[in-house]
Amino acid sequence: MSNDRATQLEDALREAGVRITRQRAALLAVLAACDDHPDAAELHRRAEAAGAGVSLATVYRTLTTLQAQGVIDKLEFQGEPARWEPADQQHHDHMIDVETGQVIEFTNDRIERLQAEVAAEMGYEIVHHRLELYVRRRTRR
Amino acid sequence: MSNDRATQLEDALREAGVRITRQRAALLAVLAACDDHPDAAELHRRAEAAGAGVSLATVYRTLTTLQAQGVIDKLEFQGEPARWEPADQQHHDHMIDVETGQVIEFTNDRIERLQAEVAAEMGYEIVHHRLELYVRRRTRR
DNA sequence: TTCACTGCAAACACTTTGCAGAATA
DNA sequence: TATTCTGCAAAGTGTTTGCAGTGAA
Repeated sequence: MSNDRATQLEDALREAGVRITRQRAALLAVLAACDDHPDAAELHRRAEAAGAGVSLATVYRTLTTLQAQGVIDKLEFQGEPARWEPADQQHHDHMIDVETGQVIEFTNDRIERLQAEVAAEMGYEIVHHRLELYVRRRTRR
Repeated sequence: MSNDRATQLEDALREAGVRITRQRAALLAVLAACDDHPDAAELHRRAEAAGAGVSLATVYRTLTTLQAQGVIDKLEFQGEPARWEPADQQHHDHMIDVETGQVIEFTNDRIERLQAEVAAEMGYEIVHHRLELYVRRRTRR
């Protein structure tokens, strides 16, 4: 029988020359359990809560490493500390509810296409982009 | 004869209860002369170069004040210190050439409209948004 | 048995702030 | 004259790093 998802990921990382230490395994577990977009301090808190014993410096170093391996993506919203999300999903952009701080993911192919067109028209190709809608719940009129 | 643009702006600020000090006048002049997107340190440098004698702390405080007055906008690109631009222009988004760091402004009504639609579909209205295309000059194939 | 990784604490980059004196309106 | 503003230096926040020791492979 084959490995589970987490083990597969660890194997892949090992193959890339990344050592799976106790701390990294703990952080991978914390990240896998996320359905939100935590920052480094929050990930550190969750790892501690799970009894992991990881220093904050290691959290930062691990996040950088995992990003370099394409395992997670870094989100930098306005003035906040950087947040992180698993990278294995399909591309999407973010809406941030300015009242609650909640982050909602969305995609829109037409917007994506238009972005590429705009860039192309000016002689550029897009390396990556960032689209954030800072929104408020609509009030009935 | 009417005041020039700069003086009009100063009057408007004064009316809003903002005192026009030597330092603020100097910074307003530096900002008016900008056709790029400088950060606080760069604005400080330019003010110094103009012989203004302004402390960096005052540059930061002034930028905050001018932003609150709607005179300038704050731009926060990836990992860089915040940059600033005059707010009196029409809305636009930014392309950042990842090779040169150059910032190019652009607008696209269709993208704007689609953003509003996406938000509306999910029951939100947009407070503000941020669209940045990190691009590279197109190589001929 | 290597060599990547870790914790610690110090350093870092950018920005904000408390205070006492200076300057605007 | 009443505040608002300024400079200075110190503090703050989020993040990175040097070093000596630890542990994965």
